Amino acid sequence: MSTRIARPAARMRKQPRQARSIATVEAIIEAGARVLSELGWAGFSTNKVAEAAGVSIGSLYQYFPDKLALVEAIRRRHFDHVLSVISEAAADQKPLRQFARELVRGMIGAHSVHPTLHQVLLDEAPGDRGSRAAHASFQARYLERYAAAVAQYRRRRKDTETMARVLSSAIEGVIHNAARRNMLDAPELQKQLVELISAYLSGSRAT
Amino acid sequence: MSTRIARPAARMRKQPRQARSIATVEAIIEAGARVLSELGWAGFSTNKVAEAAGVSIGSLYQYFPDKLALVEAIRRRHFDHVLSVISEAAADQKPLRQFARELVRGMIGAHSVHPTLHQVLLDEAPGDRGSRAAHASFQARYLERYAAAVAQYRRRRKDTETMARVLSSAIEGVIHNAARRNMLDAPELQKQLVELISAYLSGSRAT
DNA sequence: ATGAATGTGAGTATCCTGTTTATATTCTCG
DNA sequence: CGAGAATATAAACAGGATACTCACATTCAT
Repeated sequence: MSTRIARPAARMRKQPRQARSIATVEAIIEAGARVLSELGWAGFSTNKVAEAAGVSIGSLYQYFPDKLALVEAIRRRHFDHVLSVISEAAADQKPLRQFARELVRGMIGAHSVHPTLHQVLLDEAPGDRGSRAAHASFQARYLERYAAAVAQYRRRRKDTETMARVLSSAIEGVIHNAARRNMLDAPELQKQLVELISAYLSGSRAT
Repeated sequence: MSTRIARPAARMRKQPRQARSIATVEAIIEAGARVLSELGWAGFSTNKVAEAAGVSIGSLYQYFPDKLALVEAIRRRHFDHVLSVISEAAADQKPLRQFARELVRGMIGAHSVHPTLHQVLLDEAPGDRGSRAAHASFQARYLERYAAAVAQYRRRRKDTETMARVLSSAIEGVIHNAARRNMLDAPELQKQLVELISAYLSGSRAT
């Protein structure tokens, strides 16, 4: 009951040193992604995340100075994942159809853990401090990969960037929609998405 | 006392009889659409809508029993608009490319007033109560039109429904993405979207 | 001019929010 | 072991936003 040792005011931003705390931080980020995906930004509260992580709210604030820092961590993790997926699919010089297949497979995989996380991250982001730079940087590299792929399978250099934008947003739209209906792993959907990509990039130009 | 959400309450509390009140109701719905599109569901509050409509909060509650009834009205208005756009584009037997062009033009038009309204309506809806039926009904008719179009330009009857889903969500993805960047009326984007639709529906099937 | 229709907006009650703090538990290492 | 550092807990706080009501003011139709 008695408080004998007066501790100096605890610092907020601690670095996890022991294995235990590292696991805690990981659990918080993971739970945060889940909450963000399931409840959206509107339902994303630090208390809810802590509870979902099976961790007290105090522990959360021991490692993340505020809500935005937590979102930032979630964003970084997810975006890194997605970027690596595109990189892998676009590596080497593969025939168009194979590229499309691997891209679809990878993108679906990246979204099946937290189906709507990507969309929430894009649409309802904080938008203010600090995240702008990271966000723009990701978008740039994201489009870059797509543009490279487009350039690889399309001769005309003219609308490469626009095509990359159209292609990426179309894919995202299909995947997001499928995620909302829990149809992410329907084989015929994957097949049709491959079909869409291939058709667009081969560009028949038929009337 | 527990909050009562038991009743769907989709109807209006009071029927506007005079021209003045009709204009008020219209202003509320219009402002609601604007707020919903610009601030998202998280920022959609009845007070904010009333203020944006240049109307007192009391007037709002004179015609809409609760927040959900207002969203319902907004949703109905927007969805009716979109449905009519698809109908018009798919009417008659037009060549594929012309259909694609008119569809793109119409969809972009339907989204350029309140760019992200559609997406917000789909993603961050009330969720459970009352709206489920209307929502499902819209989705059904929505897909129906797309399926009809797909069947019209594609011989194989097999994956018609899946193709309709893929096509519609791809178009929505592109438009939503463009709306977020204020690029809805970039001509090259429209052209590429037409290209995407045509390519997918002509279905070159090149390996 | 009178009653009905319409409009007002301060006020209410409630719920949540992010964050802090005092305290309890677990780990590291001499 | 055991002392102090690292880590974890959960109650509590302060502030704000929320949906919605109500007593009253204004404008309409007749």
